[in-house]
Amino acid sequence: MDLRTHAHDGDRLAQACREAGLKATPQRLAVLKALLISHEHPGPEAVFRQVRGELSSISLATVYKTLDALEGAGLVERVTPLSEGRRYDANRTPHHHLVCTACGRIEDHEDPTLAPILPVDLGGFLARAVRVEVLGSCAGCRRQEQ
Amino acid sequence: MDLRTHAHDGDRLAQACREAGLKATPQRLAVLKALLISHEHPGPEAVFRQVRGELSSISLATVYKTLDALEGAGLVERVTPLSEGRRYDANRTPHHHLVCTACGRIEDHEDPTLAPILPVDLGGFLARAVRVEVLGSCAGCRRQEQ
DNA sequence: TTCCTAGTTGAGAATCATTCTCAACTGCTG
DNA sequence: CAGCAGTTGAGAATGATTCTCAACTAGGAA
Repeated sequence: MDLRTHAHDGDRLAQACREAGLKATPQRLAVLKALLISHEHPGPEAVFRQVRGELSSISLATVYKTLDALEGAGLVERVTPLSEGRRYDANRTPHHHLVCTACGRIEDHEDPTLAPILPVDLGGFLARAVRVEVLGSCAGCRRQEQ
Repeated sequence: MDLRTHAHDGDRLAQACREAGLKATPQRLAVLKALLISHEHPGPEAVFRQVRGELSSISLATVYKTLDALEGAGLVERVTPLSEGRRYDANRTPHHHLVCTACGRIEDHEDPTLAPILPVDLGGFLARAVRVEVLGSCAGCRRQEQ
């Protein structure tokens, strides 16, 4: 079910929550609806301001918890990457990163076939650089998983 | 000059700093050397611990300032993306993001030709998902720049 | 329908990373 | 080798995120 292709009536959203094992509280429905309506990729603060319109008593902490819950349920996705905090790299050659979602290790991955010709115009947007993050399991973690 | 292909002697690193318009202080050389030696994509805290070995008096604030300076000079790169803070997205169809480095706006960009066949084995690393961020200027900001 | 319980909420405190402030210090240009 | 602009260190300040816990409520069971 792609929630975005339907009217955002409460029943449908509530059903999506329940199927994901979450109680369908008004706070959750409001946060989910705000994210479905917006095309701005809002952050927690922006969601909070938006949702306050219809649920003036909601707290910012609830928005954080709700976003975590919806993300955990796969109803919503973070735009920013999984790896926590800043990480630096002195390798200035073009390369991509393999991020292990189990242990957090970041490996460099050089693959010239992925390197596009830049800058390039993508329908009005002038692309200057491409950042690729490959999420998965590193060799060490795969061994442990077995 | 690719710093990584040479011995990390102080003179060479100092020269790189000066060419970038930065004074070659022992703190900067130590931070730069730590990043060049490490393959762990360390964060500020990890760099701090490493550098303390040879410069026990260095402060964490200096590490932050130094990382910013080195990044600004292009000697070092952040692994994590430019967009600040968390941003969420309820668009669950596979798509990439166009991040405008001028205004911070994030546009969705659907391009099925970029979607690789996943999961795939990349030399031991099991890739499950790919996250692509295209950095550049959005149409609005390009108009303003002219 | 009503009851019960596990899950959820709200408010404020707590935490943690990052930035700021400013006086003291030091590369480096002349 | 003198002077200054840039840099450092320590601690305070900021700001985002998480924690804590008592009160509340959705939704399954009776």
